[in-house]
Amino acid sequence: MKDEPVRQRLLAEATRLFAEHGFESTSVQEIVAAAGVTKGAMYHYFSSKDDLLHEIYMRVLRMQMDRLFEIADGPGTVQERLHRAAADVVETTTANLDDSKIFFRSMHLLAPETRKSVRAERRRYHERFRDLVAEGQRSGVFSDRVPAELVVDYFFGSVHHLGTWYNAKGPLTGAQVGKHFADLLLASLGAGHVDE
Amino acid sequence: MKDEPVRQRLLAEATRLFAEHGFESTSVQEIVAAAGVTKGAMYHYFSSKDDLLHEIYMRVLRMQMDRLFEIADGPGTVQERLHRAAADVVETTTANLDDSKIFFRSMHLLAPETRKSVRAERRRYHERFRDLVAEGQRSGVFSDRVPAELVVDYFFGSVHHLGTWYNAKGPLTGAQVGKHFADLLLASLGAGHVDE
Amino acid sequence: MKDEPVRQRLLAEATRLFAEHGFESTSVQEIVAAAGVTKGAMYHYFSSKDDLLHEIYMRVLRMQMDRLFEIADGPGTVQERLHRAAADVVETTTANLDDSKIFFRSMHLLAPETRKSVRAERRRYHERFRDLVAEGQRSGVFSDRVPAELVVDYFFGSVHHLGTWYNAKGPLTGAQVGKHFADLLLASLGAGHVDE
Amino acid sequence: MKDEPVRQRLLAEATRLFAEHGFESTSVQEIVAAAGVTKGAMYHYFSSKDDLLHEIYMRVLRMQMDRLFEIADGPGTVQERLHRAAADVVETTTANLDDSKIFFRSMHLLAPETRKSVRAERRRYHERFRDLVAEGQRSGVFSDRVPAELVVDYFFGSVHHLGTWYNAKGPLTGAQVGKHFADLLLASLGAGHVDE
DNA sequence: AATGAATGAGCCTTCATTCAT
DNA sequence: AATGAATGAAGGCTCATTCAT
Repeated sequence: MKDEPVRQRLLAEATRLFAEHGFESTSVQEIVAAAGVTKGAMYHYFSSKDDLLHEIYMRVLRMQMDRLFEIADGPGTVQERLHRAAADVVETTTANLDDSKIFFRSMHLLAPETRKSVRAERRRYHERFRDLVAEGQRSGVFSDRVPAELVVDYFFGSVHHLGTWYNAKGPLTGAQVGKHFADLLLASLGAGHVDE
Repeated sequence: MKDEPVRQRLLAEATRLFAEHGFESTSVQEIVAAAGVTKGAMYHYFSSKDDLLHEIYMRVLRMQMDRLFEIADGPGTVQERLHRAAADVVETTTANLDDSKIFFRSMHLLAPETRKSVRAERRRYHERFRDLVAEGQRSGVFSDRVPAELVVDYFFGSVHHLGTWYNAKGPLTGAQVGKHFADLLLASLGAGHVDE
Repeated sequence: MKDEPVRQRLLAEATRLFAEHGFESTSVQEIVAAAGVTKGAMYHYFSSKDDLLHEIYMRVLRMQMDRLFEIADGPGTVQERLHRAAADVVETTTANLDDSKIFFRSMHLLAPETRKSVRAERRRYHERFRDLVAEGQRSGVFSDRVPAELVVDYFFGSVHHLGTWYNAKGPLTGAQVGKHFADLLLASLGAGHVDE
Repeated sequence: MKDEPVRQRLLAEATRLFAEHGFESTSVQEIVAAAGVTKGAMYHYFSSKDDLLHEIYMRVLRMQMDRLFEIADGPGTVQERLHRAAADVVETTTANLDDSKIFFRSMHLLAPETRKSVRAERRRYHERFRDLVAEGQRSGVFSDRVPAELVVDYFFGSVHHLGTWYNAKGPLTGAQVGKHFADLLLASLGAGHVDE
């Protein structure tokens, strides 16, 4: 770890500490101590403590967007693509649980402008997912009894809360939880079982 | 509002402010100013800022427990009771959205001991709900493809995240969202439509 | 103890607590709790926390003055009277160790005026004792190599510090320490042994 | 004074103020104002207000120990060494009267652990001094009518109370008081006059 | 004689940030 | 690229005291 560039180390330690104690309960001093550098070094790479948080958000957003668009625009029936996207976001979330904990716990701490841009990005993500649901509803393979919009809020609530209970050392792998959650989603849309 | 006893006013204002800016970003000074008293008054009724948070948690827990047990132990088929309990927790949550925002965002700020007791209480709640699902699975009216435990985590993730998107001034009432969420839950368990 | 009048109980508990934790580290709340009453009661009998301290000083001064004058003006040779006065102040001090601890540790906390009056009273005490020494020096039974003034400061330093080491449960009674101290004083003045 | 390093200036001003008003009546604000820096600077060098007090104690202990051991283990008859040690501690005390005032007035404010270590060090000091007295008693040059232990408590009481009456601007120098006190001590032990 | 809610000033401490080096 | 001394604002909390009852 001592070989990693300082910037990466700072980001990694900040992520770990923010997830563990929360952004506000983590002091810059603790972060630089964990990374084995001094404050000056941190302020050389990041303009502020908020900037650190901002970078973490950007990293998460970028990755999630990339994966969703690749799957949603990829091959397969709409059932297959929705199942795959749902399972994937769950697995990715369990693999980066610290990011997830921070994401939904610290939104209110972002600078207003940053928060706005994060929300906009998040909105795009949400809409792409919703479009997948709507596509299936239009084509009749999904029930449209519940609005697509609400279905997505329903599903992502479940995903976002993985951080509060999922444990990598528990009985289920992230992939298993992903499959189950995707099954539940598809079932709630009245779709037959999808084999992935 | 000036008529309410000081203690209630403090609790109400603290709840509002914690939900809006987060616990750590809300100063005691802001709370007492909003309640129209001085710091000394607050420390007369509460032993610390943490105590204020603790009281909010207790209030939420008490109410949710009461409602769930009343419904779960009440009359009706298991489908009806699960649907009713699910819809009710959603409606209650939308009606006390500030409490909900605080609950899942500030757990890590509670004193270790308090956190433990909150978790234990929360666990009892979770288990009662899970037993309802398991009851239906055993009697064959619910699919048991997904473990009851996981179904409950899945559903409550959705409930807990209402705070991030639900808006009382939006197009849907809390009762409507409750019905939709309960429908989705029952559908994902393969249960036929339940009329409530 | 519950029978003692409230005023006495407050004074007794305050003395004990001031001696144990210091005046400034003892809160009015602690005192009234120890005495089993509420703040209002304390402010009924004493005008302030300072007043409590002031009363303790007055009580000590009164007692010490009475005893010294009675002995110094009493019968016996000057050696006998000095020995008796010295042994007595030591014994009295060990018997009221809390008072002594407070006396020399909290002088700087008295209101300027009170401090002045305590100092004046203390001065009278000191002078009566010094006169006893000087009387012996003039009559030749005591060495006058060291000024009487300094001898008294020397001796009372020893007395005042009993509070830092004397322990009622230790091997020596207050009377024994008193005899030893008086012996040392007389010896340092070159006086032969005095049997008391 | 502006040239002295900040740390030294803080320690010097704290010593002066603690001696004058007492530890608890001196605010950190007063200390930093007197030293011409801000609070942050103080907390850069000291971990707390208590730490400041602790440092003062350590400084005093170190100096007194060094001096006593040098004299006690040095050349000369036991009378000469005891007289020299006694006179020296008096002179050192008058030269650092603020330290002395703080020492015996604030012991009860030290953290329990610190207090314990200060007491232990103080005990070592006391014992070295007592051994000097005992040495003279064994060899017959000092009277053993009063236990060595008690003689030391007697003498150090006098020393410790210099802070309550000695005034550098008064008629006697510290060295003069030292000689008188040493004379009184030796005389009370029945030793003939020692010329130093 | 005694209560207890409420005040208001002050205290110790933390912390993100800056800046000369 | 990095240090570490220093700042200044703010924060949570304590406490002696008052006052209506």
